[in-house]
Amino acid sequence: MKMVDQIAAIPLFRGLARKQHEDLAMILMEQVFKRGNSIFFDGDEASGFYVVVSGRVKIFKLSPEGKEQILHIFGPGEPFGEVAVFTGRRFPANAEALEETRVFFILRAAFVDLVRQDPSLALNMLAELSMRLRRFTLLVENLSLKEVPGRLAAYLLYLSEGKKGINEVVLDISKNQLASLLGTIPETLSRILARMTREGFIQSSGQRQIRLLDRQGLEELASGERRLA
Amino acid sequence: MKMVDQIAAIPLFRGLARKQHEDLAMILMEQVFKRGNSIFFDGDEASGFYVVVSGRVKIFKLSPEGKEQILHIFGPGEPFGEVAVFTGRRFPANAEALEETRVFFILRAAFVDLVRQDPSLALNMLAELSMRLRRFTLLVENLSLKEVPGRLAAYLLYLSEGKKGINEVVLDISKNQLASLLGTIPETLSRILARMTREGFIQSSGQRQIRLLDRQGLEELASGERRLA
DNA sequence: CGTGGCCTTGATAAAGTTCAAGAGCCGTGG
DNA sequence: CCACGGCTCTTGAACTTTATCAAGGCCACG
Repeated sequence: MKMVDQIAAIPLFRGLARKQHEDLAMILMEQVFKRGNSIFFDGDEASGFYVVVSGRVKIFKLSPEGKEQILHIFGPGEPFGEVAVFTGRRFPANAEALEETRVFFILRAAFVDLVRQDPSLALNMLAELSMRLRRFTLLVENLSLKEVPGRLAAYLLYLSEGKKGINEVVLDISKNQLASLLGTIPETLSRILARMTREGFIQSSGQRQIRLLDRQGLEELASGERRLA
Repeated sequence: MKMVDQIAAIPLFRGLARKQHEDLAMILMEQVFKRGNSIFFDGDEASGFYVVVSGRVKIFKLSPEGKEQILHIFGPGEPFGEVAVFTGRRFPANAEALEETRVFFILRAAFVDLVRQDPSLALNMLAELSMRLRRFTLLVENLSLKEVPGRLAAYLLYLSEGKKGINEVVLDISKNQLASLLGTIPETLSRILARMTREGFIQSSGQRQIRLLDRQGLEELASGERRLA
């Protein structure tokens, strides 16, 4: 695919004039990262930001003892690292490729110029950051107000969203990574999956396939109305 | 003070032309809330957003069992509720006045028009939202990767920031509210303050005065290098 | 066929919450 | 001016949830 078309396909750049897409094509650079490679580190100086073209990227924090908390997982079309464009100049967390990943890198100054020129780009970015804040609100709510079974139930329901009738979900990340996303450790996650299975909420086949046997029950777990025995 | 001057004093509106400040003065409405009054609820339809003129506002989530997690506390000059302007149309959390509070309320459509016209307003808002995301990153890090003593130590150091030489901090909120901000409950906070006192990190006089006796030690607690006995 | 990553399970320990009771403080109204 | 009621804060004991440490199974890949 031609680069301009790839750019036009990115939601952040939707509604821009062809001319602007061409400008972007001039100022951005393409990079490829292999699975497990770091894209940037918490505290690094940021000279620009990224957009995922293909593959997936996790954004995460590390504790001194090495525990990891995943903040986001971004896929194709999603920007990351933009926070450092508008404040602080340093990345507030780490970024690493979860699989072979292609990204566009866009220099700060060039991008800010574009934002200044084009209100719809500004509004797109505002929408993106607002969405991000909304998700963070949920993450904080989960971490602080729900126990691990509730967080897991919420995640399973989230995975099955929009799939009416189909109660089979496929985890899109390893259980280790899922534990880190849910703010716990693999052992705890494993035990809770076992309990949910024992109590008839779910049934799993293979490492990543989970059948939701009791959606309603899961919703009650997620909202805190019910708890595991 | 005249309204236009009050508007000009708000960081979000810095760099705008006088004309724009006058436009804003036309479209915004002033409201007053008493201590403890709700400004909006999680899930409410949002027709606009707010800026604190005087007083303070807490933004928080509630669990079904009634536990509260404070997400932000905003003071004079700070906008809140903007997330609903750019996505989703509903407020993602609750807002309540911590004391007698005056706010400006700005309608969504009018504000979006202004953003469209003025790139520097857009950039100011982008900076604001980015800062907000950065703070959330810290909040998640604290909740997930630090234990309560570490969070408390970090908060005390935060309060004393910029005050070189002065090791006396004054809590700006009640201990109940502080517990909610740190993602715990008053009992736990109370116990940890007692332990910190016993171990010589701090000393308190009155309900809200705390003297930091061992800044270095607190920093080690905050970063996880050290733990309470 | 062996090695390493991922996942599971058990025993133990730590951190935090819940429940209960009581002390201190403040503003209101008698 | 004092007493009452309410709120905040503290402390103790029991309990719950989660993490830690240790070991073993499974599977894919070289």
